[in-house]
Amino acid sequence: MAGGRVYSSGTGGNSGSNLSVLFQNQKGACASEPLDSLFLSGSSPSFLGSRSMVSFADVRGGNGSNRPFFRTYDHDDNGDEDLEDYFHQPEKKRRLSADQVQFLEKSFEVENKLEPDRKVQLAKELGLQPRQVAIWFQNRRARWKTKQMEKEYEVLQDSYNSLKDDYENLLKEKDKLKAQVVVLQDKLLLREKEKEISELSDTNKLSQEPLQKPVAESVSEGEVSKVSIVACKQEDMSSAKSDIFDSDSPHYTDGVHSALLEPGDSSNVFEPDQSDLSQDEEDNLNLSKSLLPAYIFPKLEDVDYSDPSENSCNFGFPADDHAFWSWSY
DNA sequence: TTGTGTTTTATTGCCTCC
DNA sequence: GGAGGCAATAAAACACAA
Repeated sequence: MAGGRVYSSGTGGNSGSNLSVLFQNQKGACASEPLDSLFLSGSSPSFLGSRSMVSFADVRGGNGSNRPFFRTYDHDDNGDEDLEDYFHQPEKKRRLSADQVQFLEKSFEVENKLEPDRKVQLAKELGLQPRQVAIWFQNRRARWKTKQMEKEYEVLQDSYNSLKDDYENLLKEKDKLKAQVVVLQDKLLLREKEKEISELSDTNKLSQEPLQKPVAESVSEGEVSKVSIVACKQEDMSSAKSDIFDSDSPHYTDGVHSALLEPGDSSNVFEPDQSDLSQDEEDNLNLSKSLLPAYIFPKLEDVDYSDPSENSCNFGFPADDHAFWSWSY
């Protein structure tokens, strides 16, 4: 006999006959199904007798440091032949019967920790060794913990996905707002230059003095074209073109200006093309205008362009003042 | 039947608590 | 120092497709 241990029929001593009623063959039964019948007071089922046997196979003392010191035997596995084999083979792992597992599951649901008294009691009722019960609880706790972690992982995963979606939406929103900022900044710049120019124009008109220094001192070279163009925009564009640019002038053929003055493209340059703005952008623009100081977004009607004798494209300069224009370009 | 993946039972070693 | 818990792991039992 393996390990010199004596197989015992268990400690409970109850006949298993009642178990055939309480526990029909439940192999494969769902462990979570109600098992109230297992806990009927005063009739604690014993898993001894006809269904289970316990083997004590450990010669070396059952302190857990060696091979298992007991085995269960389930008659489901076939009658006497198997029993005979079982007694003669070295100890093999035997799975607990479905009944035993269900009983343990129910007990686990009540309390997943095992006090010594309870362990002994369960072992008695199931015909198992206390250590076997303890091991089952230990493994069961491990499985439970794994399941908990899986659940928590799912929750975290959902949370992460939700946050990720929010983040991506915010990024899109941010890009959209950035684009709007760029558009608004461009408009703002144009407005500022426009205002500067009109102020200078007024000043020059009042002083009637020849311009010693071009306006350009306060306007960078790259901006001049814009500035002049913006100013021109306030007038009729066709007249602006004819007034400012002599078709014979070399400046007129400047590619940039030619392009800028293309009738079809003029709207892109001189004025924000409202048709290019989404409704949101238009709303934003209007909002910005209402929030920003008046000097940044002067209302067109507030700016006096009414002097018909004044060609704003000239800024009060003689149209043939090539000194200015040659500087400009 | 067999190979393979999964589940269950059990061991081992380490740690904590009393 | 012993008891008990846990993580890691071994190994048997089981499920299942080919």
